[in-house]
Amino acid sequence: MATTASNHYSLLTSSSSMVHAEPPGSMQPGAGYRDAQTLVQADYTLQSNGHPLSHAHQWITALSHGGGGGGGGDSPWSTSPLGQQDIKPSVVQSGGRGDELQQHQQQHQQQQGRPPHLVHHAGSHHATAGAWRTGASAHLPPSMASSNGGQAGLLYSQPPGFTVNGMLSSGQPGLHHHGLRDAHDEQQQHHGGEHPGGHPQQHPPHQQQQHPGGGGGGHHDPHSDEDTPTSDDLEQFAKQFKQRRIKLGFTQADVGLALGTLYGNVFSQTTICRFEALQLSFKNMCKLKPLLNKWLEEADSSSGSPTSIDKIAAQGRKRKKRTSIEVSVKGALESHFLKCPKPSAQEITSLADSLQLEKEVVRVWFCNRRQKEKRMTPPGGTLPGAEDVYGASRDTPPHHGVQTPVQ
DNA sequence: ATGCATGAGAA
DNA sequence: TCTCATGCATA
Repeated sequence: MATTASNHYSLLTSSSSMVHAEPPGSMQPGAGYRDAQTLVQADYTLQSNGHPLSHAHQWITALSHGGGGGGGGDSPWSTSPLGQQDIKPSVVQSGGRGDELQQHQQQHQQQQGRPPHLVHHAGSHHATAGAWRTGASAHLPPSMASSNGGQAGLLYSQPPGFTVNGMLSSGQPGLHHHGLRDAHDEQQQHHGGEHPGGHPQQHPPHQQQQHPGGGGGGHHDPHSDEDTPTSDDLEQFAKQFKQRRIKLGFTQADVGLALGTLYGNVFSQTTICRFEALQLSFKNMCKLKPLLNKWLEEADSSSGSPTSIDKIAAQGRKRKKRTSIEVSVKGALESHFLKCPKPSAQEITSLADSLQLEKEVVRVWFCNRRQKEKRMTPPGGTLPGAEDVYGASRDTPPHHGVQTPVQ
């Protein structure tokens, strides 16, 4: 109830709600774009309250093409009203799909303000301890290795003139959307089954493949560049990355955009944030690391150049308004999740019905929930015991000098 | 920083 | 349909 659950999944492309013209490309970095969003959001907020405002359309249909091509820079998505679906700037997605080495959930739950009741007694699967970061021995699935190398390698070749400041080239990339995204069709072959046990990640009976050497140290060289990094490496890198990034004065969003201009893949602030927080899957971390590493090198080697950041707001996209699920409802969902992480369609339906939510919402909630369970990074910042395993004598200083105040 | 959402790919 | 990678919108 609280959420104006609207069941209009049908995409209505009625693009009549154009509240305002989009700011020209001369908006301020960050702030400007924020404002624009806010305006749009406000609109939705109204209807959220259950006002008879309009009715159905809660999708953002604000497309602005006015001058878009010119000033906007590279707009990743085409803003065609109908028929056209959003095109994502994703470039290399077909790399190592088939071989997922998902490390699995771990026993502790999230951090935030979640009730401490996290016990999944679902005997079917769910290994209790399986955080990749707490893992133990490194086992590198061949496919992954190749994937990594492959992806990184076949990352579009970048024109040799780009610099880190490429991210600032506002106005430059406006010609083509996805910049130099290479249209590689050939996908690498993936072979499934790289797991020690050779089980698919779908519903593994037990997963306990950890990575870094926790107790015994099984690491090798801290190369962490091309080789598959250990989770420990990743953790270190992420930490360092964040530090340097901040020192250099870049925000997570900046980095995301820079990667796009530089290497072809644009990433959002969210992704960078998750990377730094180690909230991605091991595989995903491995994929992003090389990119971020390069950026870091470039960035700090050419520090001093002026940086003009330009952000492009979502220029046109129809996305369902985010449903906010009430706490009480969330609690109910969680309870069910504990009992059954993978409810059947039927169950979802009835659950949705009892909770008065759309089926889709419930389904998605479960999907997201599962994902969350899979990664799990120490919320509070440190996973108690995660690092201690090494020598048990790890005194982590509460703070190092350079702790910046968030961005 | 994180919740809910979308979409491609694999089962 | 689920998983997985990612991101808009939000708290």
